[in-house]
Amino acid sequence: MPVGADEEIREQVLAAADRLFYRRGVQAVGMDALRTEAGVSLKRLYQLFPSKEGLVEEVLRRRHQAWDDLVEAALASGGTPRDRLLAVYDMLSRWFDEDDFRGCVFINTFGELGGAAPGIAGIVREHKAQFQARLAELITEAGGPPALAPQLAILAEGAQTTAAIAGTSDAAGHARAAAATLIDAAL
Amino acid sequence: MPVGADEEIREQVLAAADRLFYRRGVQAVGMDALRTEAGVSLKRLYQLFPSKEGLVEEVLRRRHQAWDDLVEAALASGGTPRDRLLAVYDMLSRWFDEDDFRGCVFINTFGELGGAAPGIAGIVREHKAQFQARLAELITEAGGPPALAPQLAILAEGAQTTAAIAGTSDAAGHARAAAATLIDAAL
DNA sequence: TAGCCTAGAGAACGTACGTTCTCAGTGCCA
DNA sequence: TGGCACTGAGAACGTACGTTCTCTAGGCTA
Repeated sequence: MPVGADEEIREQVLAAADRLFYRRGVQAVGMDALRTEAGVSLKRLYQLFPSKEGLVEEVLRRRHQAWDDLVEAALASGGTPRDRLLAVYDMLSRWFDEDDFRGCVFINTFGELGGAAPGIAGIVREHKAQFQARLAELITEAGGPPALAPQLAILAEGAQTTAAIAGTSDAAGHARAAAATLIDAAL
Repeated sequence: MPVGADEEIREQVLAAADRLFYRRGVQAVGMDALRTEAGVSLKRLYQLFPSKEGLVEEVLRRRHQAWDDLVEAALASGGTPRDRLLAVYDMLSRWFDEDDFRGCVFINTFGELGGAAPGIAGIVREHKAQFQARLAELITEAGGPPALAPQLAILAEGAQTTAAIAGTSDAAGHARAAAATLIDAAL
């Protein structure tokens, strides 16, 4: 077996799992469907991910990283702190417009499994806490009040669920406008 | 069989289903567990609800009514339109503090089944649209701008998911403060 | 009392799950 | 070349699902 093939197959499996879990939910996707989508034998699959729950956790960790990258890219855009914070909602808008958008995988997975899987609930909680903490960091740097961070975070969460359920990306614009009002009132 | 017993048993089943689905999610609750919780024979259960999906839809309709009642009670509180709108977030705070709070059953169910069950997705979409329309009604009466309604709705949605995931009721207060700022800027 | 309708309890059905095991095939080193 | 370690494909396992069916018991009408 070529060196690095394990990593490659891991990535294939994780990408397939991400795709299927996001589209259909976790429990609706069997390990067999997953092995078909990933094009990997069941044996190999279980070698790499000893349990489905572990695989779900790994998918969430991967999504956490991707989300972080998107947020950092938005916050790294030039301009005032106000502009940089609002860029987060522009990023959301672009995401909501993607064809396969179906809400926040963390919120969805928490709703489905959070009541019974403490490990997954913990990962979701951590993910949301880190996002809010990152907002707080920038707001503090800009001299804003600590209370602004949770308010902006709540707008982002609400926009994600609203856009998913409504099936439109309008919520991003509404959240952006609300965020602008809140920032202007606080900074 | 006494007259009205069907209604009574229906109510028992719906209450049990609501309890179990909310706590554990839909797919994690089998019809057998449900029949045990409701204290009803499987035959009777399927007489009243020919399929699990139908039962889920009925549970959501019941929750929609209960939510409507809570919202109307909040909006019926005295005072200015500002006070009445903010009373919604006070209602949320009391809800989040309940022991068994585990988020919004509509958001949770949409995340779990929305991708594969269009009927359920439709009920959830309708529920959220009606809430936002009700806010818009009051805002229009008060002479506020139409854009305020989706903003306040997004705050409410975000507060529900944030409170569920964080496991605290803080989000209600943050959403309330943000709503107050938005209302003051708009009215 | 005899016969019938309905009820509850739960066995049974077909399917599909997560996970493990079997087995024939393949490349590798002695 | 022969034996070994490992592979992919998928059968098999035990369980649990949603749904239907069977069976026994009991109350109603005649």
